Amino acid sequence: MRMSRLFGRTLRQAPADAETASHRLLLRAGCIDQLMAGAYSYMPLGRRARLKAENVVREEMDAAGGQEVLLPAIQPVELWQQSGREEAFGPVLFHLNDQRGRGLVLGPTHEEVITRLFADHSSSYRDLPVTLYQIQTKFRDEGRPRGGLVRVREFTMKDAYSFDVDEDGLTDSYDAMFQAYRRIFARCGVPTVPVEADSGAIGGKGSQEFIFLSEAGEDTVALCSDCGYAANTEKAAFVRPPAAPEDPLPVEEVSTPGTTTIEQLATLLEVPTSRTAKAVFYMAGGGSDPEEPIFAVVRGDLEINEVKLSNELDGRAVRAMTDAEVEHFGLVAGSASPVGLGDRMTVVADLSVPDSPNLLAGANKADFHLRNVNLGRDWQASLVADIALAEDGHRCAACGTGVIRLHRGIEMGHVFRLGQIYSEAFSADVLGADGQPVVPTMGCYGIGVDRIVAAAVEANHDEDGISWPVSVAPYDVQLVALRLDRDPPVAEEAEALYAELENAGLEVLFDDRDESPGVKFNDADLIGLPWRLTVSARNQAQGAVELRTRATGEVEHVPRGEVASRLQALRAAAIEALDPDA
RNA sequence: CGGGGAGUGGCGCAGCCUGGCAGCGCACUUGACUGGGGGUCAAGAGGUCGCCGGUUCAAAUCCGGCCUCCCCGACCA
Repeated sequence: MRMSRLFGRTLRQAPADAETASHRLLLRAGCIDQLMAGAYSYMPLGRRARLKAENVVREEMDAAGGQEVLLPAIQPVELWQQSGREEAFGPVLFHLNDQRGRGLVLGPTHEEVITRLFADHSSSYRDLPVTLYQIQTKFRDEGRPRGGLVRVREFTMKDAYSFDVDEDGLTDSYDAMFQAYRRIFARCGVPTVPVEADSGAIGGKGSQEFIFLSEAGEDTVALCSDCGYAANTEKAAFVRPPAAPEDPLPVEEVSTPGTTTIEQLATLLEVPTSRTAKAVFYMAGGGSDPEEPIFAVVRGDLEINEVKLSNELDGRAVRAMTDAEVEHFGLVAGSASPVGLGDRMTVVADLSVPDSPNLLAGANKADFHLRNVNLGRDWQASLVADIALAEDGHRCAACGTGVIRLHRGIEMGHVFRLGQIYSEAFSADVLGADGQPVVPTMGCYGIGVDRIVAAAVEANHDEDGISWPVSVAPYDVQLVALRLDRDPPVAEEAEALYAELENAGLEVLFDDRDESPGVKFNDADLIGLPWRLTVSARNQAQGAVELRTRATGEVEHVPRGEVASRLQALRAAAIEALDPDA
């Protein structure tokens, strides 16, 4: 490609809206353009990078035995009612009507469609196992798109779905996908760590996320310093800091005027927050059932983890009570107490509570609290469970010795053991070897392709610009000819080299513009192709071409006749360096 | 949805407080010089000042409403 003809211009200054490195650099390099919140156009350079990422995904899916399909983005809403997920997705689901008034949705993911497709075309256990995948556009009306390509409303996703006759089969399919994911992200130059994850609205039993650690991310993961335990904080287990054992003391009312927060309470009465009980009120519901009030209790030094809480409540969605509801249920915010609540509502206590004697709790009347409150003696919990949020510095529950550190990260991929949720909902059973119907066990495996592009930049850039991994670089090499409009021999050589490199199978971006050397070099650094070749009178005098490696800044002078072979060798080595199994 | 910030040529910004010709840098066009790390000079093109309404002789500027975008949080397969 000749740069003089390339659509899209580089920007010296990034738009003020862009904050993360990948967003800024992709805009500056002319790779993407924002149309509205959460919707980006890919310009030629960006589109090539994404296509490269897509092809890496495709190669690994195929190598892992996947078969590619293409599925409709518009889908009948009935399909989503049948699985119960119209409700689960809620406002995130894009709805529309066709001209006959039929309700349609824009697919945010494709479990429903794929399961129906599978059911229509499979009838025997002999058809299994099978893993189908698609790489295509999905739509989610995200409340808050952010971070450039990190969270958008229209995005490209690879989704794979496996169908097996039993759990062992699923394990094999799942492991194959897990290994493929490891290879995909490594090959794309995006370091990831697999973490245990919550399965969320997609359902299922057990899932892992591939997280790229980055401050630009929106997920928080807990990593153990010692044992390798890694989990999303939505899920992360941890050892609660132990409380000193004490015999239960008599309950004692204490005046605490104007005190409504744990911090105020701890300060006023000069006790550590770990000697207090924190009460938080929720409404649990969703679906057609009426919402139910939930009284959650956690030790004052910890926070409620709403995802864990929701899971303990059979996956029902939880939301904070409104002030009106708090009043309606006779609770006193700031001095709420599980004592005296009886069985008026479901009380869920965190594991930290039974092990911590003589806690300071609310008195359920303003300006008063109770000392020496003990679970079991003074109040009862409907459920005692892990509903607390792991925090930096907590001890690891897996090894008992390591310390948990929290990191931000971008969720690059998510692999789920789905089970039979969808195969049952869509009657996707096949006939087993014994002549009896078998309900296939499913797995599903997603990758955000746009996120690969963003993360590849996030992980591979410097102050001058992008430094693309060869696997996703829009082109292999930027051929820079200096003063070619004034220097016919240079122009001639550059043209010849351009043709020669392309013939050798290299992808070349030829900077044939009449620009000053400074402009060309800076643009080359910004666009960030793995290698830069400079043809100039100076190099010509030596019979050589200057070859610079973007990532390292290393420069070598290659004899004119050896340029193509040298680049091919470097390219092969770079590809191999990214292969985790090479 | 809660909190905060911002909308003025393609990008970055000033002007607004105190109403009176819409400006600057970069980018763009033409020409000349120059040119191995965003060069110089000259001449140009390009803007319903987010939208609607109000106040006023006069609104980018003051007042009201709305829209959009960004950030933090909530939500998020």
